[in-house]
Amino acid sequence: MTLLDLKWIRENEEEVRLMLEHRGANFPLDELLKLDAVRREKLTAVEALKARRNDGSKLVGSLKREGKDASALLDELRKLDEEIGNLDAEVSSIQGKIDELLLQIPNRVHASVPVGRDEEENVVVRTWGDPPNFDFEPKPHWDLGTTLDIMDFERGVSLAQSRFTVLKGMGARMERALIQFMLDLHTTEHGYVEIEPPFLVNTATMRGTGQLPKFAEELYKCADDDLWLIPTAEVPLTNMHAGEILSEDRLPIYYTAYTPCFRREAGSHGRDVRGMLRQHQFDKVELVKICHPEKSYDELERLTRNAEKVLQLLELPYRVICLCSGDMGFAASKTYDIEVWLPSQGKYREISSCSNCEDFQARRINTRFRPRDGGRPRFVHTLNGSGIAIGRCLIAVMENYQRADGSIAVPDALVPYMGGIREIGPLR
RNA sequence: GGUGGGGUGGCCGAGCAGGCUUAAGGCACUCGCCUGCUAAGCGAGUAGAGUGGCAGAAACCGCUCUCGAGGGUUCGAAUCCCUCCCCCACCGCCA
Repeated sequence: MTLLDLKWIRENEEEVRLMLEHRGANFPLDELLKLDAVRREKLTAVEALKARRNDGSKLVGSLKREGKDASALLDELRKLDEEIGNLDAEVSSIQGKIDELLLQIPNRVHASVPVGRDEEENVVVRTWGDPPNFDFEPKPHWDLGTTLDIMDFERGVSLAQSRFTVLKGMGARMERALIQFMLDLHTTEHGYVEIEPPFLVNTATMRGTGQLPKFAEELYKCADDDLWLIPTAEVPLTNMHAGEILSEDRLPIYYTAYTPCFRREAGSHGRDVRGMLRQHQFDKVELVKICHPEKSYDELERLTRNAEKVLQLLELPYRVICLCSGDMGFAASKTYDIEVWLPSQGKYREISSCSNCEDFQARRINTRFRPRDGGRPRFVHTLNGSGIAIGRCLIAVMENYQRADGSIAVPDALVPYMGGIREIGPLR
């Protein structure tokens, strides 16, 4: 990992302080700055000694070649070596502490983000469609799914745990149809390249997008291998060009992928326990962009619209909100959440989250581009968004398209993907 | 899992009995010269990161580090030793 961001922090101390305050984050900035000062002081000292050693070593070489005695010089160099060893150890110990701290500092907040403490202060940006009017009491998806025998919550639990669900028959079919529908839309209409990434990634990859080290308790880890189950396809997609210097002509890069996502939901005990709104395993189609730093906020608007398009084509009412500074994720500089209408709850629930991470992840994974006019490589900006969460979309379709008799109409856009089936009724 | 061969700059590829290598040479690219145009030819240049010189930025100059990763030996490591990762070939196992 590069430490360029440290230089920026050093030079923009007050901005960092303000950001931490707006996020409500607890971070020992003074300690970091002090460590940085000490590190640079020691580094300068040890580098001067190394320069002397290098000169001396060369001299030894030429003395020996001429057959002269070099023992006095060798004694001196041996002493130098010891000093260097000690100082080096100090520097790397300080460096280790700095690296640890740097991994825990959240991303900067974009100027357009509302300052606020928690989700109460998020701002509604726009609303699309109208919640349907039912002349009967709309049922929650778990009732619909159980009655139609397309969702089996009990067997999900018996096979695995709570927060696992078995989809069956037309339920499984619609899950698959939604995946196909969304991938087709994003690849053919929106210009994304379809990727099928690994569903397990190593620690370095997990660290690159910011899941580690702070959020290890949210992840499933393999006991015998350095592998973690991905909590979102954002992780493998954003890491695709880790360590690379791309030519500017390759930007922007758009990737989309369908993957299952695995989350321990460690901090969510008791929330959304019924139904399949909050699962340990869920399907998602993800959108990722890797782009030029000056274009990233335009790209964020477009990416959000790309996700919204899914709901528009499915004719599901939704709204877009802009998260306030205190409610944003660790890696994001700006985030729009898309919330879909759920009739059984009478409210909007998150179905997509679209973020611009600016260069936060790019620094961690070291993805840069070489500017067209030459010059030093610069960090790219990375963006990600759900395009969209499949399980929650299935729920939204079921609840919004339910009829009085408990059957479910298939949205027109989905009919071709359902083999022409227009409604899901009770199994005969 | 076993055996053997590898991992060097944007790419190819030498170096691997430790010190005249500040990583040879080639390709590609950039600039200049030459030239009706193009090609060829000639000349020069072309990695990244950290840090210092400046109050700061750019430019420039210096130093340190980087030859898959991390340790070790040594005054000195691309070169020797150890561990790990990855690639290739064959064998075993396997959807």
